[in-house]
Amino acid sequence: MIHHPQRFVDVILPLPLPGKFTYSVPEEMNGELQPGVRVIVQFGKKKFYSALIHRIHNEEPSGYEIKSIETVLDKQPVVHPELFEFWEWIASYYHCSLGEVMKAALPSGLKLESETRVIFNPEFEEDKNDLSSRERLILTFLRIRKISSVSDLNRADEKGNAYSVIKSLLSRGAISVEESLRSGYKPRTETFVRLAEAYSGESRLTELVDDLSRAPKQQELLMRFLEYTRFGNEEAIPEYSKKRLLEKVGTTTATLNTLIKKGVFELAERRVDRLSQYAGNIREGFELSQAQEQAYAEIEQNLEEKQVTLLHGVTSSGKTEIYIRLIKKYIQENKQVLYLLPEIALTTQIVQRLKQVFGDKAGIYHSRFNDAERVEIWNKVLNFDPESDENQYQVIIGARSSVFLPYRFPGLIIVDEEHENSYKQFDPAPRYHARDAAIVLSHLTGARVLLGTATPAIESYFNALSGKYGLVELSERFKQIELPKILTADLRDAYKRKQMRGHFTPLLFEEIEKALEANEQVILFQNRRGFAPFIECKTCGWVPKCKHCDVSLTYHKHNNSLVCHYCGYTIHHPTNCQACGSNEINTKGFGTEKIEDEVSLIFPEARIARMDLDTTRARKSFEKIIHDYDSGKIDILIGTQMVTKGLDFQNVSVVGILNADNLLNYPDFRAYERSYQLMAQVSGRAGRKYRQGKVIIQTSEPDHHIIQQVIQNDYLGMYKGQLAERKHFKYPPYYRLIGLVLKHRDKREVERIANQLASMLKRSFRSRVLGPEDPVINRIQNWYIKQFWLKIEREISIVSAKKKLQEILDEVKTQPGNSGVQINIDVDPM
DNA sequence: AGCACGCCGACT
DNA sequence: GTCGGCGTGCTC
Repeated sequence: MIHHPQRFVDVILPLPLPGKFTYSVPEEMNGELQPGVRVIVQFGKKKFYSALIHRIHNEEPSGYEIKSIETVLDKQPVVHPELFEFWEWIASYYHCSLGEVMKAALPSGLKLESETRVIFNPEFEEDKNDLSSRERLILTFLRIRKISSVSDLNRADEKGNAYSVIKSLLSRGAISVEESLRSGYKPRTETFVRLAEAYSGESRLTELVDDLSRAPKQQELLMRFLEYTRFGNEEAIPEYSKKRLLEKVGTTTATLNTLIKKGVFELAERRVDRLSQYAGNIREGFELSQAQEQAYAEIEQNLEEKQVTLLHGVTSSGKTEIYIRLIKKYIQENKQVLYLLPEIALTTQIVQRLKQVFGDKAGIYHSRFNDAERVEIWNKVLNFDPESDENQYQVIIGARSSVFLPYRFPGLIIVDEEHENSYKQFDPAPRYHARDAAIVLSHLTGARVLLGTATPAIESYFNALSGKYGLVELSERFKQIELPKILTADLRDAYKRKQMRGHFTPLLFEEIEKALEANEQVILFQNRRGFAPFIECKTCGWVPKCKHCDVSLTYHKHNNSLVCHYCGYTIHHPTNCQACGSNEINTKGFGTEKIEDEVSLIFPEARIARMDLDTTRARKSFEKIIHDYDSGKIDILIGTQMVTKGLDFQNVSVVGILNADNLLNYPDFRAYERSYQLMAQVSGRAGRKYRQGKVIIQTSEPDHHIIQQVIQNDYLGMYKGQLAERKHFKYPPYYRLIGLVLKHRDKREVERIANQLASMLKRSFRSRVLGPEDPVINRIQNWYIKQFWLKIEREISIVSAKKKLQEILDEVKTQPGNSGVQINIDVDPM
């Protein structure tokens, strides 16, 4: 084979910069490179980044001095080149750089930006005269610091660029570099205990046990070991985890070590897969109901005919069983399957369920996993080989960012709870929607997409009804569970008649009481955390506000503090009004904490738990609350929208929505759609086998059409009503929406620049421009904010519209005096 | 994004 | 006279 010279590479840098950068290939790397391989390059005077090779070529660029690649990090690509097409789509559709997509796609373990860490090797024996003065200087610096960034070393170096020094120290083994994952990442190992060869026979062991009669600790350890390894039994296992053995027996390492010294036990290091710790028994065999069977058959047919299929199945209709059956089918066809879930639902029962069914074939990809684990998953997905059964993932259960994993043979992507807005990424670009990205990925790879939900997003249902997506309806609940009976409780009326007990109407109160008496469980939903959204001086009306944001501070009773939910700014609850000195300060409105407080007073016998951002911040707390509730240790669960996400409880007879008005009155064109989804989803948590659940919606507008539609389970009615509104007010799905957000530290400046931008935008986009306007919160962390909306007809080329928009933004940004402004583009904002 | 370069104000 | 503020422009 003729060796084509590899002279130049275009690389993607993990930076928000447009375009690619070209580097030259040193002679010794010629032939080693492939697209998708990571290399370390210098960019600018100081910084080193790990970049990704996008293209290899021989076209020498002109007009600038070219730098060359420093190091090659991989032998094999970490990203297969076909994936770049997907990245390019994300970058162009969501208006960001390829580097930003790279940042979102790669687990940080593979990114190692310029935070390249250099580590001192304590075992290195310095040969006095072998090192140059620069090398000695750097090594001394590292000996003290143990670990350091490249930029710190550059600062320590006399020439200000330590790279060559680092390289030579590295080759001598004096230091290691953490980013080259090969050296930094260690597979996890565990120590196992097993019997030494000499003692493997039964008679020898009996003798030993007798010998140990004067060493009861050792004897016990040995006996317990034999018990746990089922010695002599057919299912005997040869070894047992050291850690677990010691834990269970309650003895120290010393006892074990004595037995090892006596030659009874041996230790063995085993590499354990961090990720297969969940692997339980593979549970097979469940039957689909007739309705499920039919839905399954329809889905199969739709998947053959259409790229995307929407499964609209009421809550508790048993969608998971259908997914499992489908996943099995794709596994048999040697394809990979991605099962997308909203982030929060990944910690619920559903994941364990899937893990039980698919065992080691399934991996979970999740932001709470650490880097090493994520890199491991990345590699397992990348190395999936349909011909092999070993050490690889065929099914990925993951949140938003798992659309970026390097699937080679994707067959099916399931987007569960497809209406969930947490599929849309907000803050760092790319501001992508995982559902929409998944659909594009499927077009590029030939995979199919199944969207599933009880309350489809208007856009998705629109696409289904128009024939663009396949549609499968599943309107029957699983087993004998009936849809809950939904009742309203008139808040205005109850307040007028002075019948309220705290925030409970008589109806909700009675239903909770009945449920508790019958030993059934209750869920209370209030979409606000904290005790009270604000406090107010009774005399002068003063309301404490955040120092950095334009919001009132939320009162949290448990630590008597006022907290800003946008920036975290916290102060003590004042004893006096800071404006007039009065000591009468009232709390206003209510959040989950207050409900918890009231419930504990009104139902002192009930065991209660609260589930919101404040109670679930710790690692496993979400799981713990769910587990406690599921196992009946809790009677009443109070929560924010968290309680709506993918939870599946057996004994809930009452669901209370404490205030539906909060939801309905939110100023956003999706407020009604969201209210419907939220109420329908919480309601869906109610219902038990053989007995109908009840939902009580407290509202001051019981006749509100959205509430009526929730009561009648009239998704279609909600859909039609909202669709008409969307058409009339020029919103999706009829129009494309692009949001622009301007931020500046100076209020005047952001206004000035926003006005300037407005006139430029209107020149091109005319009446399609809405704004500038103040967002609901117009200052966050001392950034003043203005926003625009662009409503663009579906028929207009989105590509040229975005190009024009980019031109305008570039012009505004480069105008003198405008450098302090930050402009974010949000395509298809939620 | 970072970082260097460069042009203006208040200091040893 | 210089130190350092941040506004501007460039990075293969």
